[in-house]
Amino acid sequence: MPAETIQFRKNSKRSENQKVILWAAEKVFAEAGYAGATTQLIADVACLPKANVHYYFKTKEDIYRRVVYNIFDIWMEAASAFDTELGPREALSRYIDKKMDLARSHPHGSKVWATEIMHGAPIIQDYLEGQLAEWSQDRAMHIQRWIENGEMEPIDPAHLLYMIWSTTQHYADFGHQIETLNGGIPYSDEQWQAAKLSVKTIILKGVGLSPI
Amino acid sequence: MPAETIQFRKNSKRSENQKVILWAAEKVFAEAGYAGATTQLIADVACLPKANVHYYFKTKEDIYRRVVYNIFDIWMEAASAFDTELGPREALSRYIDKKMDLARSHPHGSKVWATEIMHGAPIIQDYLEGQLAEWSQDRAMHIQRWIENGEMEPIDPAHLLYMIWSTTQHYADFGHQIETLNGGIPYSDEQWQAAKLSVKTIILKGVGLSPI
DNA sequence: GTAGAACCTGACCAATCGGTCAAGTTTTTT
DNA sequence: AAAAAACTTGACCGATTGGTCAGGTTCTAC
Repeated sequence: MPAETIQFRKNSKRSENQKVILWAAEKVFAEAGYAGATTQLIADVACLPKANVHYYFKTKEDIYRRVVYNIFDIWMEAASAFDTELGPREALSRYIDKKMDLARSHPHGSKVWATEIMHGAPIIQDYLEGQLAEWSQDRAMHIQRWIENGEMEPIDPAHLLYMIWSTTQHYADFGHQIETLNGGIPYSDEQWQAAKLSVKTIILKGVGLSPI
Repeated sequence: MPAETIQFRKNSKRSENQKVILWAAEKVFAEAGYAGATTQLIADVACLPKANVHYYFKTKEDIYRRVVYNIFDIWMEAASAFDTELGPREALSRYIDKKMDLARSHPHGSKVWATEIMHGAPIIQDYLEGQLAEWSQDRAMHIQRWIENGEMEPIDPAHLLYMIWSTTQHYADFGHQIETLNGGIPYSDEQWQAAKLSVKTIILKGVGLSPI
């Protein structure tokens, strides 16, 4: 058997178990909060003995760190969809689309992020002050330029970004409330499409751009 | 000494201690989550021995219930600011104002609410299905009427309400992130005014109403 | 085949938590 | 004044939790 295959198998076992644990942990942290999430419950959801979870991750905090870093990375990658080269309409439209897609595909991660921030960002503070602040300042600068060029209404770019973040993430973080007000039925594909369109329409129109 | 004064004193002691405990609990629940909030910490913040906290409230869950009911009541009372008699511009404008004011004055309550919903509304589910659903349907009906009368752009009323909720509550729930992106400095009165104006401007314009 | 590395896990432990209680003190009532 | 009701609190307890560990099994390398 070639060495690469062996190497692959070895890594596969390790990384696959870690992946399952992190997936389970994201779900448990989202539904129970950091303190409410027990390593036993994470193990149960991952279908592993608790001791095995601690074989791959030294502490509960280590697992939490990985989960938070993971969702931050996903969001920062999505943030690149805000491509200022495309002009305001396309840049904002695509960014909102991407964020809405993430709200649907990663609702647990979104909730973990929300609690992390609400608890004062004990883990992710450095990244807020670094990467996120830089990204925000860069995009705010471009929005300001669009405004000066008369391509958009004059609004404070920061509040536009907050509105995009809050509105899109709301569909994940408050998904339970939305489902309840939807008669207890989860959104269908069509309803998600309608939600995306509604959000884009109101925000784009709100800053003086023609909706899609 | 008149009986009324005595009665007043008796009640005052009881209700004053309860008030301090609930105030402390709201803060601790917001910052640590339900499981992370210890009765000892609530007691410390309230400057009372732990046993005294349990003298006024049987269980931690009882305290939590009271805190959640309290913020729900405050929000439902604010919801009456959405007065459909006033027409779309004034009704939406006043409601957004009121919600922004609450985000500033009750940031802890807003966070407790957010986690309650994210954890599946174990306490408040009945109220979501009852009072909140009724209120939402009533306001959605009026918005629909405004649209049919040509007073507003045709948008799904539910998504408009979600946008108002998410955007306003974001300034409480993600206040830490906003403060970080503001250079670590809490919003001044002027910045809060500017935030209110930005939110109102984008949303009102977004649904085809002339901003304030 | 066999040595060693990696993986697995039941049993266990110290620490912490929600909640109790008995023994007080203070306040109200008569 | 003295009984009764309300309030206060240090000490305590059973239950749960994050984390450990020894003794095992399985996999890899040569």
